[in-house]
Amino acid sequence: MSKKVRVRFAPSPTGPLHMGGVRTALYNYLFAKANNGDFILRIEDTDQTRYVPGAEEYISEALKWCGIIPVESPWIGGQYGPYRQSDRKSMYRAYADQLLESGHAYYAFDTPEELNEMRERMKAAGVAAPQYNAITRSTMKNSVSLSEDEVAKRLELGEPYVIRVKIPRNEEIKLKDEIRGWVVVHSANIDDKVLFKSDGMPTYHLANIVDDYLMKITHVIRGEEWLPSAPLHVLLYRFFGWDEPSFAHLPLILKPDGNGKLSKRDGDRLGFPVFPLQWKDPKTGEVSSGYREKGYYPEAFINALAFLGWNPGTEKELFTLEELCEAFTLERVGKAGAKYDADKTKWFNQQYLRGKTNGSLVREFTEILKGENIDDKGVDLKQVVGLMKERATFVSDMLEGRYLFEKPATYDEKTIKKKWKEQSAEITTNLIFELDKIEDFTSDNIERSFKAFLDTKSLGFGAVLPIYRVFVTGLGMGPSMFAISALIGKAETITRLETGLNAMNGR
RNA sequence: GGCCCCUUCGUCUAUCGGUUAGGACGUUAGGUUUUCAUCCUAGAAAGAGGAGUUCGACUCUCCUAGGGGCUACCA
Repeated sequence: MSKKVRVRFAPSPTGPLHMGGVRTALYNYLFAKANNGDFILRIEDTDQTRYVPGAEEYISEALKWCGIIPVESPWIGGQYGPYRQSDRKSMYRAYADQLLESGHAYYAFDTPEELNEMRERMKAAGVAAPQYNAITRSTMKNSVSLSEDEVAKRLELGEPYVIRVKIPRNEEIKLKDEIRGWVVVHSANIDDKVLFKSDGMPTYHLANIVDDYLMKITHVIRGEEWLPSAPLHVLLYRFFGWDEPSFAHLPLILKPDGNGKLSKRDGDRLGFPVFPLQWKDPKTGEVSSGYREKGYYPEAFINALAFLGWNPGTEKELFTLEELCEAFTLERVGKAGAKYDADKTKWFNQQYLRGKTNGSLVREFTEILKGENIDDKGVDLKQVVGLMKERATFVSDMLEGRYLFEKPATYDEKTIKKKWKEQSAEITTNLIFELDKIEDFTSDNIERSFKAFLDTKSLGFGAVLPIYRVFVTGLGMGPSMFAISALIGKAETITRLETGLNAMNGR
């Protein structure tokens, strides 16, 4: 029997988790579920200077909203904890030492200024991408170039140092990516990355390998931006003598317009959120919108995200999280970056909204009314929601029907201009008279009387209904006027028509 | 610049050598509707370019072009 599948999502708390990150988390989660495995959450906060307060909570809440629930995390715990790298700080040094001893790593004492000088020097000499590597390390201050005594002395004096990997000079490094197939990189193109920083923390490169090993991660599923450093990670596994996990590098989510990966700025620029939840930057106070606050359903968001780079190979498009868990395979993840289409996410939301029961829509709508300080005046919300449902993408769109609770404050100018004719006043007066005669003021009865009225007067719909609508709702469009009238009742309907008539008298 | 990855309708994608290249979003037209939305019907819309391999390439290989990522004591 093969090992139990264990995957991790490992964001760093440098700000709100953006939708690309959510998709990575989602694919990890789906892969775990599809393979009876574990999905774990690990916080990668090895860079203390980039720590943003609130980011961890944001990550946790965002995943929760999406239904992407880890079985182990900093908050849940687990047998492979701690799950925050800053809490694991003491564990990494031993591994760096192990590499030092086996000769796969070395001390480096170069100051940032010296590093810069080296890079400038190399550039001046025509090297486009200066590297700290097998060639340049002999010219730098490190335990490869310096004598043993010198190194010992510097260490003794407490001189700041980092520990770097010693990348072999001439070697082909092959790795098999589950999505891309074999990727081959020559070691000459990899530099001697810092593994252990002078502040006593490991870099991502060391920490992620050590943690994945210790946490028994079997599949590393992450964004394509990690592909260039994957060979380095493979080398590290070899140096430690550990079995490497499977790798899968996901294609990126690109900007809808132009090119480049979707970034924080794009959302506000293009009018859609890039974050699952709203985020307020603790430093600048700047607010970035979130899908949740915009009224998207998490199932719509997740469904849309899942289809950005993956498809089931069938024509089915609407998938619940559970269905995604069953259908998901890495084989069906595409290789190319996907431009984000905000319209399609809206469409998904509309689909899910329609699937909701009127009862649950009423609950949501009630909240929105409360937020807008609108009194429903005892109008049957179930009917309201039923009436507005087909024309809404978000529950908040149903606010269009606020005229069901409130008299219109203004009349749609375009409708008045186009439809208010000389005879309109008389027609409307007659209409009021007809409506008043209806005993049982139901939608069907109103419709019947209305049509009979048109017949006897030889009038078309267009001569009567638009004015009827604009006086009652203030708008030039909307659902059935008969249903609307029945909902607000005979008295209110007639009052509004009279008010409209009076308003037109004055002009 | 260097290294790596990628390339089918405007967008997301199906196709795993032989298809009228299919679907969805969007879009256009028509129908339904008092109107708008919904809904229904129909339409426009794609294999970056060039070489090969093959009886046959969207599919395999190479080159070119274009796009993307990486290139920190950041992840």
